[in-house]
Amino acid sequence: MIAEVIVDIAHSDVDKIFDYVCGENVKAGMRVAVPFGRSTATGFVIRVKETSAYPAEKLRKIYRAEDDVPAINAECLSLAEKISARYRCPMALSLRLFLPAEMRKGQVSKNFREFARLSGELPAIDPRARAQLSCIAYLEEHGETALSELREKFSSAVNALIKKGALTVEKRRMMRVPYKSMEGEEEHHVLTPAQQAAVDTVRTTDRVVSLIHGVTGSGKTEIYLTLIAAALKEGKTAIFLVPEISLTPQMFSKLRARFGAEVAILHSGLSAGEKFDEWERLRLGEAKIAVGARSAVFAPIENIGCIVIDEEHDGSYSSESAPRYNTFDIAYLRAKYNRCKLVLGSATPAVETYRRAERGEFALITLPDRINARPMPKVNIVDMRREVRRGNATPFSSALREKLKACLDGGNQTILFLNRRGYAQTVMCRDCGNVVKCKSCDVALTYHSDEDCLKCHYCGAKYKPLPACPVCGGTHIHYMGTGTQRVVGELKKLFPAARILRMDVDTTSGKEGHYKILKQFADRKADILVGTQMVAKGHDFPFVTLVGILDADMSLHFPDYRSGERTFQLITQVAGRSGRAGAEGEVVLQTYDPENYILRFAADYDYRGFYRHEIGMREAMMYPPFVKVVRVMVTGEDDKETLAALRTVYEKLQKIYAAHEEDFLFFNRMHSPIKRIRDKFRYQVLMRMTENAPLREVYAAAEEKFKNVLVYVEENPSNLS
DNA sequence: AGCACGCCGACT
DNA sequence: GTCGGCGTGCTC
Repeated sequence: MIAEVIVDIAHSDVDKIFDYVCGENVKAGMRVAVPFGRSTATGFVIRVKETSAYPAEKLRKIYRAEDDVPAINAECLSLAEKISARYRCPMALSLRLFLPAEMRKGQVSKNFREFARLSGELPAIDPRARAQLSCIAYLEEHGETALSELREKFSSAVNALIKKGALTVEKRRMMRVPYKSMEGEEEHHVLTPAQQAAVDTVRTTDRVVSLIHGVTGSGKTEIYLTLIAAALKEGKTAIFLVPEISLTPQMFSKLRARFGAEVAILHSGLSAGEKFDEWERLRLGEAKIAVGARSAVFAPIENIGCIVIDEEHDGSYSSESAPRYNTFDIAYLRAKYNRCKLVLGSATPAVETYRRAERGEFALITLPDRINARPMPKVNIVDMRREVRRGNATPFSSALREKLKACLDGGNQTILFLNRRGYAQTVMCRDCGNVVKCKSCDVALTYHSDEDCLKCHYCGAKYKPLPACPVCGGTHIHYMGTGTQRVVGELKKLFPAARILRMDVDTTSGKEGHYKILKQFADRKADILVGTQMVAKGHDFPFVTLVGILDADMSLHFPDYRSGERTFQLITQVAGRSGRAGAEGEVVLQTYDPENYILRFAADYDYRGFYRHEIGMREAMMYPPFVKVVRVMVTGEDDKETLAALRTVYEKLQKIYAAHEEDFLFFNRMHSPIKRIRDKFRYQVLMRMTENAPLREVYAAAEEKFKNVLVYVEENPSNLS
């Protein structure tokens, strides 16, 4: 037999099929070890065939199969081909998506455990061998038992019995099941009429995709779980995708309680072994539901009955490295292949998604009410310009201060949200205006008071704060802008007795970092939680009655067509943290632009109003979803080489542009907004184009290889730095 | 990705 | 004269 093999080397030179002679045991989708040039490579078998067009004398033999069951099923093999074609990446890269990363490099091991049971025929045992007799008696009573447990109880008698053939020992694969202790009580699930109607719509619509637009607390999760349970009941499998940040222990226990061992959790917090075993349980059909962040869309399962993407608008669903796939696109392909439904859910759908639903491409399900019929917390917009005029230089308006005090006095909790970490955003010399920047990036440094250092938020480099300006020697160093650390400092001054927790990338190191902080807060070990957008998602805090949004303007004035959308989403999310169970909640939204329509719609929880306004603006300005923003990035360590590469790529792109000028609304090359990150210079060709523009040709133009320069294409990139 | 082959500069 | 720089090309 001949195996068509893609070697697991991500390089365009070897991105083609190599034929190898193989045995009958080799099947499509298996990983194999093959001789490759003078060395050995791993490869993926794409197809098995009878004959090869390659000269027979040059064909070599596969060394061995690495799997006994194919690692990649037929659907996933064809999906990998589509991904490579769509995103123009080597097959090796798209195939890797379907395996746990740990499986390729750091050897993951299978765990085995030995079990002993009584053999059919018992030989005569010396009546003086009391341990042996009691061991047999134990097995007669308890049946099959782990060998290690028997050895503990009956020590050497066990070996003696094995030697006599009295015991049969069997080695069995043991799966490491993470969060096993979380199997809780299964609650009784009764759907509200609205939830039931949503479930019915998803199941009966002729559309593949349904969008559930449901306000915070409208019970979307219960709808997902019901749909997943229905798929299982039909003997099918399911994929449940959530943003990485939502994979909380609470979420796991909920799933475990409902579905037990049928759930496999694919989470970055798991150990390599656990992740591998969860993946294996899916591949072998032991588990039927794959839960995880975006990479779980590649779960090794067949016969999918339902795919769910929760918090559909979340940015983490787009891959940031090659292949830059979009989770929705992959999920849609899988849904089509499996003829199953794809469900998107969000309280604040992406404008593009909502438009597709509104136009009838997706079924649209709206859940306007919260399950407990509690109103959404009232949002008070506070004009910070007035505060400044009144001489208030602190990050807190007087309204927020009063409400904070009342909240603390009432024994309730507060969340303060601020999208800047560190102490002060920029460090500027007042004598010459010099702003201290990172050596490797074109980025201003942020002062961190707890470590007394300047940090680069792009590469993580740390610097000692200088007593004098390195440019002019001036000593009037000014720390501008407020970060989470400064807010905590100011809070301590205002409320010395309050217990304050800070949550941002600096305090959530380690895999479990942010769960620890969230748990402390949930357990009421603190009164105030100060944090960046991390605090916006995840947990329910029943005792939070006040949420303060300190700098709503920050994300609003981000130079990006999506800044309004993101601000709306952020405010809605953070506001939703207030007033969950007990008392009614309140939100204070501080801004220097109180008339801004985004903030107004957010304060009124008016998604439709926001959407109408936003879509009108996007159409007028010709931004997505009416056009596609495409960026070709050119980066390299040497400025001249990078610039030369940019020119070459630009010239090619220009030819495409010249031939299809009517399909382009914008076409230009420039420095990236951040000129250098991690020692790499960044140039870009920015384009806005219609659906008719030849996107494939753009990808082709960006395919050229340069020695020290990397070129890649991004579609509707989520950040334009 | 590796690794060999191959053609030009500074050394024992 | 040789050792070795890394540009180019190949791997079923």
